[in-house]
Amino acid sequence: MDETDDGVRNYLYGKKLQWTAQRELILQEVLRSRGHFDAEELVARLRGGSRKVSRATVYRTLPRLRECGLIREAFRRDGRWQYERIRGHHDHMLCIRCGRIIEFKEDEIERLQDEVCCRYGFKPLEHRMGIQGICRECQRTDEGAENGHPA
Amino acid sequence: MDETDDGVRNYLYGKKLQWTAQRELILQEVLRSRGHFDAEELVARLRGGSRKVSRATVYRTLPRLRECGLIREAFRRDGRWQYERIRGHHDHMLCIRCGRIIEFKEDEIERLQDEVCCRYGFKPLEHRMGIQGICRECQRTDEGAENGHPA
DNA sequence: CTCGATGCAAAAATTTTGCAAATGT
DNA sequence: ACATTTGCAAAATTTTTGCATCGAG
Repeated sequence: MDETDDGVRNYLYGKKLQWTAQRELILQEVLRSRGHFDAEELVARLRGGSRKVSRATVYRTLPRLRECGLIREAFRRDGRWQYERIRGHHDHMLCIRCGRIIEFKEDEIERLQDEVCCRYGFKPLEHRMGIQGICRECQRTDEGAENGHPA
Repeated sequence: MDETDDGVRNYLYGKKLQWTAQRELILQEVLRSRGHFDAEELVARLRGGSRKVSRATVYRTLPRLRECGLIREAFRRDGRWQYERIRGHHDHMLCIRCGRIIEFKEDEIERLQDEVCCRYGFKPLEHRMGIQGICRECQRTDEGAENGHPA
């Protein structure tokens, strides 16, 4: 389909793993995702289609997509990992009142992270930073508890 | 016992919650912890004593200790939260080979985080940053997979 | 007294796994 | 052909909950 598709195929090929219809379906569904998604969500979405993919296969495939650098575990919500495609890296703020997620990126922070790693001789592969707090809107209303999960 | 103890008592008092023998035992065990610990570990440690504390109580108490700012969820390992006492805040590097944990603190990063929050009108309460990668030792041996979990 | 806390076991919820059958290369 | 993958259901794990009883204030 696109170069991402090839990236996954190449990864699997390199590891002598197979390219199956299920993996293709999961991949397509992942590529179709706009923001964050979790395993259970994928299972549900893949239920609709003509061919179906079992829960076990989804759970077995996500780590593979992660290994090949297509997705990452972004943060944890309600006991499950929220995944997201790796495009531009960014970090998250999570509002504990309304559940809103704000994405941000601060180049200087990224740079400093690398610097610290270097100082410890640590080779960074992935990092995750999440700030929990209260978003602007919930501070205003101070009644944010009733809100749903605004985009 | 010490001012931490009082901190927890005051918090509970303010919320009209009770100070029980079990909470005291859990608190003592938490204060006795050097580094990271998880719920199951506490349950095990509290088994030994004369009075025992049920698993449910431990699971119900940890969030309370968190609310009052005594501990925080540091990172997730093997499907459970690793807690730690909040003293000086710091972040973590996790070696995916040997499991080693390196703690670090970069004031400039902390400052930038606050700055970003400010920019979004976000009121930060807690944050967590974890860098996964390969530690110096595992890079050297390149055989780190067999290692246990060095302190 | 009264309401919160505890303990137990059962329940939830998520993720993993064993195994036979199916499929990719 | 042969090793990998799938699906299913069962299992393993971690965490939560219902409910009767207990205990703090």
